[in-house]
Amino acid sequence: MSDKIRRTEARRLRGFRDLSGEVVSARERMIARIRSVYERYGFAPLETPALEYVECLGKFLPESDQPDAGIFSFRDEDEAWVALRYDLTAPLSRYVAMNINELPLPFRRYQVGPVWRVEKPGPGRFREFYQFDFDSVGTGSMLADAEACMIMAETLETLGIRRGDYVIRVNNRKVLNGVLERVLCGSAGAACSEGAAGPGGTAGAADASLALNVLRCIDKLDKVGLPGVEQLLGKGRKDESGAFIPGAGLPPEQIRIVLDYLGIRATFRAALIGDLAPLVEASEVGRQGLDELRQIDAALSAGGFDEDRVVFDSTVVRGLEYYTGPVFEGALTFEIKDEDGQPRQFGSVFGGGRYDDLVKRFLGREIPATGASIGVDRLLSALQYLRKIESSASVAPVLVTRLDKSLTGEYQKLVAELRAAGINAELYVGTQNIGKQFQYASRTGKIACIVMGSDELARGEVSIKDLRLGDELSKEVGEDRKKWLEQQPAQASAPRGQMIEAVRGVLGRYA
RNA sequence: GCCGGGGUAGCUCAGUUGGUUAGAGCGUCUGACUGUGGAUCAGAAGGCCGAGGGUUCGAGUCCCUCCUCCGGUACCA
Repeated sequence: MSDKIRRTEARRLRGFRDLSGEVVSARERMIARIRSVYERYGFAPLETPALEYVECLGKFLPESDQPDAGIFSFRDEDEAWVALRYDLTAPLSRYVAMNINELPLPFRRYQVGPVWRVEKPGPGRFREFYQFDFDSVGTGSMLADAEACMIMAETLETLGIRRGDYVIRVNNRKVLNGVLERVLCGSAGAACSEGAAGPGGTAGAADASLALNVLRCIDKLDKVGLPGVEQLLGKGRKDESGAFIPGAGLPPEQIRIVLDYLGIRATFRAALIGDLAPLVEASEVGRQGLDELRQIDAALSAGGFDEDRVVFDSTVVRGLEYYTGPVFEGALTFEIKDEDGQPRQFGSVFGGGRYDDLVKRFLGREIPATGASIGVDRLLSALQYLRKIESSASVAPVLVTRLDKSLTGEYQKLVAELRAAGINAELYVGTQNIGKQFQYASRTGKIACIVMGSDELARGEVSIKDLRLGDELSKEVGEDRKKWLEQQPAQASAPRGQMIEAVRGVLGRYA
């Protein structure tokens, strides 16, 4: 009955993952490629802690002592609220604020690492996931924003995603604010003067929340379509599950403004700017926003980044919190079929924008900044789908078997020789017989096995088995096992002195 | 967070109106084959039937609560 004692149940937190060696090395290769692009543009690495004081992350609810839901937090031994970072931008702002006097501006850094959010996990959505950011802090120049778009495009292409299979979409929050001004000025009871509305304006809290609400609706265009947005801006909308989502309650003429705005599409960046002008030119921020887009367009064009890579898109919103100017996202445009044959899109894998106010929270003065963040995990699954990242099965392609355990000393010499020649090699340290050792080699993705029994030793040779060839050939063996064993077509002998070349020969077949 | 649908062996699933000891395929392991991966054959292991409570003489099956996975929706830095 001692078996019945309560054992600890092995369980894992929801939304968290265990990653196999294969996935980890694929991710590392991907990160290395991304890093090479960031460094090509002169960004240098930075590392910050996983934990931050909650207020540095900007996550206190108004009037509340409790951290915002949505982040992992706890009180430390001094009763201070501490939380796991939920992105890499807030820690960067904190770092810049702490080191502003020593940092050469513009400060350009990249950072990769896990971030944590308490969200509902779904397919491709986790509570712990990797982001890989680059940012330029301390310049308000649109050159930095244009460059961010270029880097995003170049990164995706470096990862093997073809031009046309992705697109970088750019918008400007100032343009959106220009539109919002018009919408809010017309809203019921809002006394409105020039430039007064929208986030950052002097309008009341009610207007600010309404503005946010409108942005939220716009953000859902992808999902619900134009008619859906219209409903959401107005009375509300019933989705297919029957749930009713209350709307923003705008009157029809205000909704019209938003819909007109969303209807503006143009292939060419310059054309879109021209089409937007009549809608927002009455607004100061709106004009500013368009001017910024003009500068970005100029920089992109001069850099050779045309509309086949970077487009302007007035429907891009990118979250709600802290963006103050240009916003951009990189999306994969091709469709895939999932396991059930349903078409699916990877969608946005890269996102960013300008956040001129983030450092201000610490210093009181404005340090403009812009940057972007790549969703490492989602992009990795896209690359795996495209087979742009090889999941190499084994870190070491060669297994030195131990046919005769009494020869272990000799086997150790063989592996050492292989390693000295720069070939990753594993010595079988298990206890099972040779058949199991081959199985082990096969299952751990080895390419070649070295066999040296007393026969080979006497002849001064080693046998080298090509596992993949053997795998192929074994399909045709049928039931004549004896013959198969005698011939061993996938195996060859080499003088011991020539083992390295022989192994290289086998590995070369699959390089 | 809210609405809906699931959870039975490692995986995919079956399990009668509530009724003896819960099954299959695949996979795993062992052996035939102690110097060779596959195939074949023989055998074995593997289940708190998601968890807890309730109804009942009796629950994998019915009821409640929780956990968890899937779909939708909300939120998303």
